[in-house]
Amino acid sequence: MRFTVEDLVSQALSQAIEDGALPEDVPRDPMIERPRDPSHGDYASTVALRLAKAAGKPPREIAEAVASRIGESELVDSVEIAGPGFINIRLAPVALQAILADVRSAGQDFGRADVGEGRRVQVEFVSANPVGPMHVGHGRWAALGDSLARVLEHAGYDVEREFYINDAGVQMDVFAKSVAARYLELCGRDVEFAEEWYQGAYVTEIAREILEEEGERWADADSSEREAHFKEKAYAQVLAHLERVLLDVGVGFDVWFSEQTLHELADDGLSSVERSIEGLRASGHVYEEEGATWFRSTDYGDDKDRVLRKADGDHTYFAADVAYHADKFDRGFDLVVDLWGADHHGYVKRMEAAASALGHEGQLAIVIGQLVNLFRDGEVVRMSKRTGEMVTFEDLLDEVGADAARYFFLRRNTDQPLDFDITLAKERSAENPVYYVQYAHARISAILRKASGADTADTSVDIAETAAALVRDDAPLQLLTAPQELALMRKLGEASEVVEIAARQLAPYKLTRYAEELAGAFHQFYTECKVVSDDEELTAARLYVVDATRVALATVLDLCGVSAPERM
RNA sequence: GCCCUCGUGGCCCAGUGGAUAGGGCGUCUGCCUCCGGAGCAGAAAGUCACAGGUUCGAAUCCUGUCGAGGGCGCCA
Repeated sequence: MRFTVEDLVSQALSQAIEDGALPEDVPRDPMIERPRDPSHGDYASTVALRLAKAAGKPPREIAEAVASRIGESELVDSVEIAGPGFINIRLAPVALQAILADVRSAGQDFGRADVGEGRRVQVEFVSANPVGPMHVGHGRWAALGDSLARVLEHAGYDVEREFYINDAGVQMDVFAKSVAARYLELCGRDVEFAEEWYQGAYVTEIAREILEEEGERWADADSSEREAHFKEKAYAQVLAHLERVLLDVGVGFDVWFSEQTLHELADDGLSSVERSIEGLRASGHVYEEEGATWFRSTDYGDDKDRVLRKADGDHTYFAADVAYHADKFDRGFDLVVDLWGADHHGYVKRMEAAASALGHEGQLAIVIGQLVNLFRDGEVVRMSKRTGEMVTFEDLLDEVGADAARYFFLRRNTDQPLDFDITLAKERSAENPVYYVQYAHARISAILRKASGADTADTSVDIAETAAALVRDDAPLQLLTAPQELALMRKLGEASEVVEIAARQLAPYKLTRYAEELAGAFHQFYTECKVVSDDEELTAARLYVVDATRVALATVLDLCGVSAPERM
């Protein structure tokens, strides 16, 4: 619909130039936008305001020149000039009714956009250290990353989800020592548990499982052998745990990428990390100083240069990250999206610098997510990793459920720290937006069940089948002219624009806002327009719009990773 | 000290350089003989932190000040 309007205005603009009403050298962009105030129409062009200077004429005169040349279209109801020179365009009811047919025939494809044009994009997120349970912050990245991936898919990208496993650092050795110490304790040995080791109760749980599986035979083994073995066992357990929790909330990864593999030597005797350093060196941005190897990231606007290889010969974490990103680009992605916690934001510049030096400027997008603060009954829930006192993502899921957790995490702009009120998320009331949206879907399902004459208590009734049998393709949509009906149709027509914006801005939270607006438009319609009535034709038409709304809500909720319940 | 992000009704937040700055919560007033009231309608409530600047037009862009959070290792 937007394209139609853009075409109409573009043609009028060209015509105006051809007729000599406007100079030849002005830009021909129709400048179409959605007015904030619905009373200003469905679309507005600001072309007259923007061309005023270049054309050397007052905006209203230009608006008149363009508006008067906008061709007749059955889809357009009115074209008006308003304010300082806006051209407001209102769609005809026919155009809105056409949206309904599109929604129903699109089904799961409702709202699809094509900004991606099939380009390959990788979204890397969560990437928690495999040394313990996920905290609630990881839950936010999980909800955000997965929905972002869904939106990008819906916007025409070819998407891959990846989890980067930080399994090469010293934290893995500390973790192994921690498990080993707990194991020895369980075997009745006297051990001193260092303060910097992992304190959480889950460490003991892992040790207990090893003890149950393998007995006490590791108690007297050589400590380095024991730790090496425990490292592998504990690592595998934690990873399996992470994967299971994530799958429980509908987040699945295509690739689990191990940092360790970047340090393994290939046939040429070089690791990926070393090869990527040489790659950077070839680009002319690497130098040696004070025994260390440096990346001159200041060439790309970083505050200072960064060490890749320390004087002791070890590589920095950053060097591994460079190798990792080089590997991503080698895999042929057109765009690489990283979701990082706010505590990593200091690394953004150097990483972007590295991507540029590797020849992939503009192909790396780093989304920084602010942290999550947990509240319960208005009080901050304090957490300490040192003492192991914390509410994990899994605890939160157990308490509030996957739908509420995902929706709450998604709802805020990532720039904003998120205050997550556990009490509120559990509440089944109007204060809780996820229920507001889901309720609309459940209400529609109830209407369809009733209209079909099905046994409303029969939970085996599939709502899509019910709708397919009930809704007439030849429903007289021209009967849908009530303000609430037109408003609902307008809202349905915005979907692909919302998907497009969410994809372009890497901002899936836009979907939750749209979902709430759509649900609101439906509730208003429901209040004013009785669907099932004695008027057979009007009932048919309203069932049509109701079912289109059902399809739309289900699709948008799916993009959010939230279920669309038929009953609540 | 330097860097990043953010300051929008009492509270929580939207707001692609455009029109009279929107929504939710809370407060107040209404609406169930009627398809699900987990809903709807209405009212009160704003110097968009402050000061300059750019622009035909600024909550939005630039500079400075104040305030909040985060980050500033040859750690991972």
